[in-house]
Order: sequence, then C-alpha cells, then structure tokens
Amino acid sequence: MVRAPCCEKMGLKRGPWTHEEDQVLIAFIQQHGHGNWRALPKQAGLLRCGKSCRLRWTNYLRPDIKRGNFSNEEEETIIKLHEMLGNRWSAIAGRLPGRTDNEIKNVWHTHLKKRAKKNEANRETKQYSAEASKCETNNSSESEQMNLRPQVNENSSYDSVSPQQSSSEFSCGTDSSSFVTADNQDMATNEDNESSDNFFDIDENFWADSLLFENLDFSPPTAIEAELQDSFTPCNSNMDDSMDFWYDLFIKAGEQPVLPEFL
DNA sequence: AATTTTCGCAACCGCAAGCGA
DNA sequence: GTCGCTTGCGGTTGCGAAAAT
Repeated sequence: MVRAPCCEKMGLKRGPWTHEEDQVLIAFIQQHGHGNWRALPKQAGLLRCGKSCRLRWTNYLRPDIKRGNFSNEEEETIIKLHEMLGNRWSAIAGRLPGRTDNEIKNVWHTHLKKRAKKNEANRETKQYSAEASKCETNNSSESEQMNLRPQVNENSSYDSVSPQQSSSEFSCGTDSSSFVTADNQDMATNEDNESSDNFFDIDENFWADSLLFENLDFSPPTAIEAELQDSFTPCNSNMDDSMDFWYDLFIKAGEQPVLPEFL
C-alpha cells in the first residue's frame, strides 16, 4: 500500500488551528456533515488534510465535548478503567461522556499515572501485611497441631520479602497455591483456598476486550464501576462469589439483575 | 529579572482494521 | 484473495505557559 503524502508535501497547513479555520470547519460540518474526511477540507476550502480536520473536530470542536478540569470522580474512573482496560483510551473515553481519548491520554500521562502507581504501591503494602499476618497465624496453629516449633530460617523474615515478591513468590505454610498472579496485576488472595476447579476460568483477554460492558445493555454507574476491580477479577474468584458480585452490581444500580452468559 | 526546567496539551505520525472494488 | 482507500487508534512530539533556580 502506498502511503499518502504528508500534509506539508502537499502544501497543506500544519500546526495549531486558527479561530477562522475552526469556524469554517464547524460551519461546513453543521451544514454537510462529515461523510468523507479526506474530501472535506477541499470542499470546505481548508488548507488542511482530512486527518487533521477529523482530529480537530473529534478532539476539540465537537459540540458534545465537555471542557474544563476533570472531576475527582472522573479521575478515579479513569484509573479504575485503566486497570481493567490498559491503554485503550478510546474504550475508556467511551465510558466518560464528553471526554475524548486524546484528553484522557493526556491527563493520564500528566497526572494519573503517578497517582495510580502510588495507589498500587499502597495496595501491595497492605496486601503484603495481610499475607504476613495470615502466615504467622497459620504457622503457629500448624505447629501447635503438629506439636512442632515453627522452623524459622533466621536469615529470612517477612520483612525481607519485598512487596513485589509478596504476591507471586511468597507462600504461606505448605500451601503454595494460595496466591495467583497475572501479568502486572495484583491479584487478591483466594482466601478459602479453593481448588483450581473453582476458579473462574475465562479467557484472560476478557476484561481487556471490555466485552463485559459492551455486550450488555447495562452500564454500571461510575461509582459501582469503580468497585468492580476492587471486588472482583474473574481469574481469581470462584463462581459463587462472581454471581453474588454480579447481582450486587445490578441491584446497586437499581436494575433488574441479568446474568451474563459466562455465569 | 533572566534563564532554565518542567508541565500540559494540541497536534502529528504510523500502523492496523474495515470495507468496497 | 488482493489491492487501494479511509478511518480510528495509540504513541509521540513540539511548543507555549508556568514554576523553579
């Protein structure tokens, strides 16, 4: 496929848009719509390439765009959605009416990335503490049962385990299957030590593809959406928990519960 | 007050998917 | 099936403004 020549080579204008150009573009689209972006600038009398026009319209001139700072709720929503969807900015933008993927991408890189990292570090620290205390309990009860003193390696202590190690390498007592890991995701512990049969086994791309929402006529409100990642990840939850969680989601939203097919 | 550094955001680039011929 | 075109998306850049030195 032959790449179309860039705007500059064709003698078209680049760089920031002027007010006049904006007005021309708005007026043209209001009158004719934007069926063909490539043909639009010529028809509208703009010395811009179609791509530039489309970008200017979708990111700035569209009437339904919400300008101004992001609210705290919006920022939290972005962080949560990013945990679920990754860098799928358009999918995230689809959950935030009036916000563009470009805007969300910018706000992520300038503000939210740092905050998300901080949140993650806090969670890992908390999780590590919980695991450590749980292990202390298990070890002491096991040793009581077996009438044995716990075999503690003096060179190793819980403190020597880094938070990064905690979820993937740290094991409690004899049960090394208690913790499940996934790429770059901190996973909750399976507290009741379910057998692997009870794990909710679906394709790992499930969440990333955001089919969860897109295939349903139901969109959980932001506040509930935010709870989603905290409370439930399909690969580490058993089926009963998944169903309960799903029902709660609908009930909180005041909707008639409808289970997705995978449940 | 002048200069340098950092930040925020609009715009651009390149790739891939979708679609019709 | 393939080719060419259009569109959409995510990564990156460039520049003005603000903050720091």
